[in-house]
Amino acid sequence: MIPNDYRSRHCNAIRAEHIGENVTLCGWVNSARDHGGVIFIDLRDREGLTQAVFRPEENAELAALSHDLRDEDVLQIRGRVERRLAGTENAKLATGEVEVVVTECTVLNKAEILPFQLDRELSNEDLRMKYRYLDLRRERMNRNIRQRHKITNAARNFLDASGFVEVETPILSNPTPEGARDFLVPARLSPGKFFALPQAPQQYKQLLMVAGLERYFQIARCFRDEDLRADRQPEFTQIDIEASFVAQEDILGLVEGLLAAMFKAGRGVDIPLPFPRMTYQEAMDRFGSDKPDTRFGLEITDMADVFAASEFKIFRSTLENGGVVRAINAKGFAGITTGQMIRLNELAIQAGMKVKQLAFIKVERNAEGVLEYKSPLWKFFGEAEKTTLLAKLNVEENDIVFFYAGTWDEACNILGRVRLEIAAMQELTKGSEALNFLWVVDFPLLAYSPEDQSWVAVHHPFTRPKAEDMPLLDADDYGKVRAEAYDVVLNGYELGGGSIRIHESELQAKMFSVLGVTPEEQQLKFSHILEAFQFGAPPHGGLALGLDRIAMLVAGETSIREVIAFPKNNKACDLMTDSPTTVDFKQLRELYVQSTWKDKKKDEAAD
RNA sequence: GGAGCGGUAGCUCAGUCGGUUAGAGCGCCAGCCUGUCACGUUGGAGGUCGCGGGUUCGAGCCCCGUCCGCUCCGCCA
Repeated sequence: MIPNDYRSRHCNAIRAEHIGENVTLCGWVNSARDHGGVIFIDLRDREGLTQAVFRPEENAELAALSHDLRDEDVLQIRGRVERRLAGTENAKLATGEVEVVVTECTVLNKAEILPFQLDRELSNEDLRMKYRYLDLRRERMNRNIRQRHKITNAARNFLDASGFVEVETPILSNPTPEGARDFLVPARLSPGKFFALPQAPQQYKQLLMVAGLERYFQIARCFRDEDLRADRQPEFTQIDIEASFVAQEDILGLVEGLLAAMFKAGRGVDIPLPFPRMTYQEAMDRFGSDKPDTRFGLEITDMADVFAASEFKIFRSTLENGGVVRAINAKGFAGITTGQMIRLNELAIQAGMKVKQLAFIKVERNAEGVLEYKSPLWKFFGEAEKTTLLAKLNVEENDIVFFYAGTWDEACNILGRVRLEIAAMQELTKGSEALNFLWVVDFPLLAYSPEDQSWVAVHHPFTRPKAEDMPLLDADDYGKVRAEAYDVVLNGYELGGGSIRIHESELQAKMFSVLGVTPEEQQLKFSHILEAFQFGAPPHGGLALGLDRIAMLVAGETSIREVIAFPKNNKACDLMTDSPTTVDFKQLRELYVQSTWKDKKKDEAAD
């Protein structure tokens, strides 16, 4: 801290070496302990606490005045640093060896009683958000926000040192053809037209590569008008990166170094490099998710070889018809409660399970000390397949095995979800400090959308197909084409993703065609990028990291709201400023905008 | 759009089977207290049990509706 006329030191800087020094401190009354005679005030500023003591025998007038000090009053005190009386030191405080004997005290501002106590956790989210500035005054929030700064700063420094140039791209830009819903901004000077807030600076950063910048980054605010979650806000921050003359390997290495720097700065830990890698196919097969949480096992096991010739018709016929039979062994979870079982089945049904309950085998020892296999399907299995399945799944006493038979997609989705729920029920990650980073690579380029009756980009339309899969693309075998795309995952959270891009105009046009974008539409919406690619676009690729999620995981929080100063609630509202809000008709008229929204209740009342 | 959980004092929560005047801790107010640090101590104030309707002799508790918050699904290239 730089001393000024307000203060000479901050409240956490007073130590035994300052005994005898006259200091001036500013801050808030953290607590006041009035003993009738002597009065103690813990004065708090951003950095910490110092005990200030008012003694009647030193200054009766001042001591009398100090009786009226209340929590969160803002003070400036002057005084003499003294060693605390023997036996009254406070080991819990960094400044606990000393105290400031106050000789002068100015109340810079009195505080009303706060709507909540800052030194206690509160669960009332409305109240926290309404008084967010007080919520942020709490130690935990203050720490989170400052930790976020450290992380961001580390990222900037790392990228700068790696030769990356920070460039700001427009906030007022065009709607995104595919992807999330856009926030729209009416363009007054172009009546009837609209800007959109960027979902990501994707096209701009590619054009910066065409511009020859070679290495770009941006701490970029992005906007998506979709429903919120604990890890999703309508406006969020990405560390957006793009580089020219690079292959996937270069980006992966760069991002590993970047994340290591961020976690070092934020949490002081050294992340082991390089991160493990897994193909999309393997992630789906083993974990039923493209962002697997590898902090626990509960892996999905393929049972095709066990049941290929089974007498149990349902399993055999599923396999014969090209489906899969897969299982999860939940070790030691045979004691699952009825409620938990119901919950799992509801979840599986929601995830697309066609039957009413998951098939299972529960292994428990009965009163006679004999192992029992409680299961609705045990009796259908042959002796040989019983033996192989128990061995394959390493089934032991107190285990419960869940089965699913169906399509590969269903099995991944359902068992992936069941896996996470069982882990939650068993509290497998409780108290864990593990940071399981993981690259998921070789994503599919395209996925068929039955809803749209067309192929859609799994990542985005600018993603490069793998060179060795180009023949598949040319043969219109779209579902099998893999992309030069990659995601970085931490403990089951997608931290970011990216790809090597298409830099050839023809290939980009072909990609648009596959996605059902007509040549006319391509000219209308993408002529700038198709044209740019004709003027010497270098090979390039990049990635974007979700800064909010990273800050959340560094801070050990479970919601990105805890690391965003002024977040939105579930309904995308800010309860502090009461935003969004209605606007005057006049303001709308200037923009040639009219709302068609009608209040249902008011309508009914009018009828 | 759907599902789940929650809403009781300023805050955090308890409230049994539907039954007397709805409780506790913290905070707040007042008194006492010269070494505390979650100070102590004595006393006090503070309630539209989210809102509306219903069942009942009687509802914080049961039913219906609705609002708000959180979590999840859908959605999020």
